[in-house]
Amino acid sequence: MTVSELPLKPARDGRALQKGQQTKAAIVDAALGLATQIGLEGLSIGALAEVTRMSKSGVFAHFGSREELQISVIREYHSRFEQEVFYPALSEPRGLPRLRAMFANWMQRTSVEIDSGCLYISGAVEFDDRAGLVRDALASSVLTWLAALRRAIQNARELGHLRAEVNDEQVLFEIHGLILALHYEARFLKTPGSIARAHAGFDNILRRYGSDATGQPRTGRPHKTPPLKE
Amino acid sequence: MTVSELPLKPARDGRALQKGQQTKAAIVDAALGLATQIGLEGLSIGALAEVTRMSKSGVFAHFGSREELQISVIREYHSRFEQEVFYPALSEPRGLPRLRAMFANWMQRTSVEIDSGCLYISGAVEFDDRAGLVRDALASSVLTWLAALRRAIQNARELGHLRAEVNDEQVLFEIHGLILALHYEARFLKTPGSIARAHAGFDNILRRYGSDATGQPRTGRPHKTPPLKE
DNA sequence: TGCAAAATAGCACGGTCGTTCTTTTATTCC
DNA sequence: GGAATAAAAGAACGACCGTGCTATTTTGCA
Repeated sequence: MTVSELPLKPARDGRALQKGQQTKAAIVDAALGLATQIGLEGLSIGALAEVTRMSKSGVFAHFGSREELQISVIREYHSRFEQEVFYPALSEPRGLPRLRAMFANWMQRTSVEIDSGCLYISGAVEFDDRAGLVRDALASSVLTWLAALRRAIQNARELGHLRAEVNDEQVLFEIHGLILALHYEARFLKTPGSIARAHAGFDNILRRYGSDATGQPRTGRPHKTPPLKE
Repeated sequence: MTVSELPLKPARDGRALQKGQQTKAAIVDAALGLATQIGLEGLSIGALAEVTRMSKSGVFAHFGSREELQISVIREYHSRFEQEVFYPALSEPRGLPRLRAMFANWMQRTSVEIDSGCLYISGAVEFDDRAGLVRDALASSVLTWLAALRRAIQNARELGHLRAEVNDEQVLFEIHGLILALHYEARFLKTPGSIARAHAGFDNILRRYGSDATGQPRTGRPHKTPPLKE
């Protein structure tokens, strides 16, 4: 019943269907573009049909309900987020380097989303007091990412890159706050210098929780996280 | 033309109008309740009429447009925010005590808004890429508050309660992040312990930027900000 | 108490929404 | 190529939206 069970090869009678999945992917792609800008609630099938140059019913038939469309968009966003933020960081060694990479990638994506919008933030506001499958999909995606980040913090602590008495949840909370403040101040208030401030905030966290005074336990890097463009 | 210019005494011909303003205030009050829950965009005149047990046109006539209704709601929210968060802090001495009070009051209000919702946060997401009077009213309200907080930080620094080399904007950014993370994690994700984590984050900021090691320059208080219930 | 003006109600409009049903077109496999 | 099936279009639905217009009621002052 859900979108995820795509019979890639055989339909009920052994037929291979491809055109459908192809245009469906195109619809989801366009829907993701709309949803990040105007929100999941603002995403309408009519507007989506116009963008994809299809009929409303043609778009609708791929999902069966608006709710399923929204969930599909969330799944697509989640997949891209993983691809862009999480997986590349896995090539860094466990501990602080990987934690640094995860934050750097997250910052990089959030910086782009100053213009395009972030579904995890807008979705949280839209569905924070509304129960249902959309909210569940959204919360589960966010929690997955936060759990990954929490594991990275924990690893860094256990490897001695962060002080032993560090509270993983507290570090996670403060890092999350930096990203949220960046999004709020840069996207809504258009405060200049927000990106640098989020970076500085992360450095401050490492300085405070790091196992030496500079927060750079083994390498002698300058205290600006280097691999980021900004 | 705007709502703020209420002729308290005389109308054009010397008449004193009261009933209108009275019910208008009741409408705005109900609208604020709706808007904090479902957002300014979700606020509809029909639903508002139902709640106030009036006709749609009866409600509408008080504002002349939906936009003016939304702006009135923002003004009311701003007024209550000031009354609850800002003004009481002015009775504290300038510098760190006042800054502490401002954050404590802000935390107190945000803690309540875990259930009711925060217009400054939901509004920012809804209007972050939409121009217009509503966005302007929202941004100006938020900027007013952030400016007040910035002045408090500056005062604390100039009075020697914070280190001389402290960057006011950076402190403001990090405090803002704590509030945003609290709202996100407690209201959307329902993460337990978020309130304590925001408090701890503030203590950490004071410890880092404070003029002595404990971040409590003159008094010997325990490092949990005391006047808050939680 | 009566009269003017303000406050509210009633009704209708054009529009968009998500969804359903039916029909047409496009695709896939024999 | 033709038959079977998937994909897309078309049209209509009930519901809600903001807003304008015209009555009706309520209010406030003489």
